[in-house]
Amino acid sequence: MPDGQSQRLDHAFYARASTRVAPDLIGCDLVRILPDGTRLRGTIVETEAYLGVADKAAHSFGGRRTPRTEPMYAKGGTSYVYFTYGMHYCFNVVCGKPDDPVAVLVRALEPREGIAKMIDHRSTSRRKTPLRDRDLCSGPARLCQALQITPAENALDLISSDVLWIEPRRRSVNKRALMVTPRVGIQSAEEWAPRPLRWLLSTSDHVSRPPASAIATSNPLAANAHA
DNA sequence: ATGACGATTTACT
DNA sequence: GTAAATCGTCATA
Repeated sequence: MPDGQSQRLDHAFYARASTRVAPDLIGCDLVRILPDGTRLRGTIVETEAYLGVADKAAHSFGGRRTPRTEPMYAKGGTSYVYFTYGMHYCFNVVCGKPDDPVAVLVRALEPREGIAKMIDHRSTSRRKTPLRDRDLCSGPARLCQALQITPAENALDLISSDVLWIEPRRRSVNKRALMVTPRVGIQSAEEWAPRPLRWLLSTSDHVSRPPASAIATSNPLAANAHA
């Protein structure tokens, strides 16, 4: 361990159903150590559960086992980083037992530490408007870019890695603020598309897509906007 | 070998 | 709201 003081989630935490792990990850801190030693930290505010061979939205649907999906068949607590849309990476935590290819996609963080570095990683030459904190990690590919999570971080053991791990909640999560919705971007998954497998902290303005109800409760004017 | 398709983000109308 | 960017993966042949 790079830091004797820091606790981290252990194998028992990850070795459960992804539907249990996903909500329990809300409020936990994802920690990333850069090659230069800089520590980046963000609190998880949005996750999605993928249920494995039966789940039409999962990469492991039907038991697909290829070089890409191989990490999903490892033990709980293994990272699974995949490349998509020709330009983005997304970060998952493998759950359950070995050979049960279930995982949780981490979709958004609230930045806590190393924000200057995150801004640097997320900046591009042709960006017009300045980046706000809420633009840094509010999406699965955004947070990978901000934390520099790449294929080099694929198939890592988050229980023993010196560069990537997750720490338990420092504060409890308000149960009423923890919402569940259908998953994002899986329209072709047919009957699996509407299933409530996305968890998010509705009080956070760092999620990828704020729920309508959260908009309504956080902005009293929204309720009258259409009148 | 080939073609269709993304667990997304960004800029623009 | 819509569309472009951009390429590895997977199924089919």
